[in-house]
Amino acid sequence: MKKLTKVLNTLMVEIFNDILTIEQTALKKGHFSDLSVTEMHTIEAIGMYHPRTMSEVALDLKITVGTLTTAINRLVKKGYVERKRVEDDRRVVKIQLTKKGKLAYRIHEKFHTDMIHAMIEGLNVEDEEILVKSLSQLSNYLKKHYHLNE
Amino acid sequence: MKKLTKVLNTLMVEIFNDILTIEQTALKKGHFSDLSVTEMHTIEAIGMYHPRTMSEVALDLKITVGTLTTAINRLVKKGYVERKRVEDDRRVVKIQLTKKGKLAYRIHEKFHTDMIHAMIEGLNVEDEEILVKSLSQLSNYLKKHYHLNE
DNA sequence: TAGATATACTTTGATTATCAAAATATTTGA
DNA sequence: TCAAATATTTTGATAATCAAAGTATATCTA
Repeated sequence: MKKLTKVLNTLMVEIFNDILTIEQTALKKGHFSDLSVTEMHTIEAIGMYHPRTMSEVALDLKITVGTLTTAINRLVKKGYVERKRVEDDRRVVKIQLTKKGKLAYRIHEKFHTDMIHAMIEGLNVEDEEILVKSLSQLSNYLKKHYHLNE
Repeated sequence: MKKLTKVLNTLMVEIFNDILTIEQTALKKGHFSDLSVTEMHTIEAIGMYHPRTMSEVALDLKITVGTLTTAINRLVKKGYVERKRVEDDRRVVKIQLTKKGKLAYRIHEKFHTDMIHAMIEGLNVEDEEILVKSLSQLSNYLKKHYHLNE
């Protein structure tokens, strides 16, 4: 393997694993020690502003609605999420974050922005463009080669 | 949130999720449809060349040895891994990849190098350096701020 | 407009991944 | 020699996941 490829691969794998580990331990130690990474991502997918249906959120998370049902059961019990039936169409359930859920969302958001700030610290504008370009190329490659467009 | 931060954050999250999804579906569709992502990572951690102990591999994967035992049971049953007792110290079990395991390892390795090649396609040497620099900064930040050094 | 079909969600039953703690086998040290 | 330490496996529990079956409601068609 070419040296640069090896360096970049190692970096990407490390970053990947570190982020997973950090999300776990940061949650365990922090204010929301009763949330798993999966639960945090569910909260992220529900989002801050509009109530969303079970189907929408399950699609975003790429899990079945059945799986989401059990996840939401737990998040409701823990006080992060609220469920309500839609009166216009009583088959539909909308879920939204409680105050506590929104707080968790914001803290997780900050975790993300802190990371990005660290990544771009000391880069000038041209450097930033190159970073965006290379990551875009990777993202496009992944979507093209693996037909990930929804 | 600053625009650049938002763009980079979105890119990173997308790449993160896409890679997870791709690993899953690529495995399912490919030659090794009986391997989960977790199992593939276990194969990766065992490595191509030297037999390794249960404790070593569990440490690398950041899982308990008990969890690894059940994972290895399945991989042995499926023919990817071999176990052997060490004669000098009969408490120790060394695990190594079978021929089939090594083939899986190489295919997964190629998946990684293909991705990296896509990421750096069209970049010149200075661009590459900036990419390495920014990813290194991110990696260092993660390790420093979260005490991840083993 | 009644009955069939479709839709949105929940429940059920099964599997995988995980941990902590107990159990087993072996080695080392006093 | 036997107590303590080490390496692994087993056990019992929980979370995350899916497919398929079940429930409630809405829509379409004859």
